[in-house]
Amino acid sequence: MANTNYNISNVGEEVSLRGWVNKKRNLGGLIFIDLRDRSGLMQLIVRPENKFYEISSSLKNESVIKVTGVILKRESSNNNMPTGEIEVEVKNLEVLSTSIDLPFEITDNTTALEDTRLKYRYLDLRRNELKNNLIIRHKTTTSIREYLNNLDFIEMETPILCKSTPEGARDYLVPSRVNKGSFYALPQSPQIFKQLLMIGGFEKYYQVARCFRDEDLRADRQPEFTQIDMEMSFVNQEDIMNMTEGLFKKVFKDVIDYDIKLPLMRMKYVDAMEYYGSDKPDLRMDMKINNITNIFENSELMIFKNTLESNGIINCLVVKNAASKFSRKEIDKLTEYVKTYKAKGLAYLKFADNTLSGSIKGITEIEELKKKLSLEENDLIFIVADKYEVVKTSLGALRLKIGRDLNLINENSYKFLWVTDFPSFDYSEEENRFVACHHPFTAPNDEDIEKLLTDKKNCYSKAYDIVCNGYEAGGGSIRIHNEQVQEKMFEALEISKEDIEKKFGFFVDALKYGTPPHGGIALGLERLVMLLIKSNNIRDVIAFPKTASASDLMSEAPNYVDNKQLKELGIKLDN
RNA sequence: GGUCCUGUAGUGUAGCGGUUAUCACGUCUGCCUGUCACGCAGAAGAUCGCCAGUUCGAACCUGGUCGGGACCGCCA
Repeated sequence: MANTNYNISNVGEEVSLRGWVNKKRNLGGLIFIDLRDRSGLMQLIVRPENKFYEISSSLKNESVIKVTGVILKRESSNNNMPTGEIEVEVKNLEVLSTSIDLPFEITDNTTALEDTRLKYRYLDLRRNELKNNLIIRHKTTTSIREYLNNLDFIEMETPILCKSTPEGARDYLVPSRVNKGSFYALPQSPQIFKQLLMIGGFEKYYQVARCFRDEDLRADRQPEFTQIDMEMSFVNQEDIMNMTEGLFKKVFKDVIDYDIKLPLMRMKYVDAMEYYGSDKPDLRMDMKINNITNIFENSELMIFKNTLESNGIINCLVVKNAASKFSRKEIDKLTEYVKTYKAKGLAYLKFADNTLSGSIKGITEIEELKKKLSLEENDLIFIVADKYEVVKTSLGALRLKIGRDLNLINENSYKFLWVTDFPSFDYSEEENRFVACHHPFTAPNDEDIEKLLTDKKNCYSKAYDIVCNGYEAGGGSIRIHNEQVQEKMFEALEISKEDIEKKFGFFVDALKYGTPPHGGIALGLERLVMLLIKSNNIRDVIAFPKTASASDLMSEAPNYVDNKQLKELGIKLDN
């Protein structure tokens, strides 16, 4: 039985417990030991006359022991712990293993920095914080499995050793020994396989799927991560969104007892960009981006004039009652901040004491501006003039930064929404062509199919992301189930016939054998757990995570391998 | 690929051109019979990430390198 299964009602019972020595307090004549197991702590007491007194006094923290004893009511209870009213008087004690000195203290408020804790991750896992996070993760997957099983989904596994796909993220490659010179790729997602399962007739599939992407990391991005991957046949976009909403509702209820109100809000991609400068807007704050291009149509100000001449736009954020909250120096810092998003500068205006100050206080359009933005005393406005993408993304980022800096974000709320109607294509400056915004199997909106080759910029697709508090919690789409449309899509992406045949030939063939209309969604499990525990560090929800440079400080992976291994694989390093 | 921050006993920190390298926790020793952040007294423990340079003198300044973190690019 676990420590915390006992309480005051069990006084007098003889029990057998095992666990780690969390802390020992030797009062000279009396020894208290906090015994820790997964469930929590139980205080053990050893008196001087006890034959285990000597061995108890020499116990070191984190040794593993097994005791039997009798539950007593404490002489002085501790209301801060669940078992604080009782203790166990030791009758027998066996040391199962000992611990050497620890690299850091295993306490809830540890001071050890993350790199130290990552090196000894197995010790860090003993701390309540990390342990609880991972138990939340378990409860999350359990809740999801219950939900999907009840809806008649079938859990299936798809290969980890796959074929490299040309589109999308960089693949992790695995050399083949049997077929020297050729490589497997680890899956970025089970996308093609789950679609093939629909063609294979399973109708409703899910997988707790490990995925791999060889791209640079972020605070919310690891090279390997887990997706709750789902696919359904004979469904439309509404069906999948409804199914997903039910899933979120159940998970938030089961895991943290939070009630999500359905249905969730929906927003088209173009509106999310227009008003929030992001395809994953954080709606915990109201502030929106305002388009004030018209007001400055005839502006003599060079920055505005030049912007308008090159078809750019002028947008602003209004920060209510904040003019006195930002010094010139702080505004300079914000200017530097927006520059990381390619904005060339940040203009600002302050309305205080009935006068106007700021970098462009000389403008003549004040009255129109005041009227359009309903400006009031002590408001502060930030303006960016540039091309559309730069204006939106920089102001979108600035919006979030100001929200955090001024505490405008309600940390206790969850704001969900669907972002829908993503563009079918993004223009890639690097590759000088249009690439799939989502992935090349995403179905275009019906009215846009005919524009796939002629008007790529205005093609939108049956793709949807579920967004919560500024995180993309999941994304999916209705897939192309018609082989001609699929080929047209590949053509639009300028993938050569030869490449289509080589990379996707088997898939295009499969589409020809009676493909049900289908679609699906994948939820980022780590992002979901991060939301549930209110963390912004993905390493907090992974048992053995990697550092920002994709290495494991504990096992020191990746690492060099023997020449013998390389030779078997037919690989020669060029250094 | 780029920008910024960071590295000092086991852990976390102070020090920012000359110190016996600060403090706390932990560890060790002794004392202590109701603690739960137990208490008290004492002790040990640091090639200041690594290499080079500047300087009479470097933990401190400069350059490089290695490790950690955040962000931009990237992440269909």
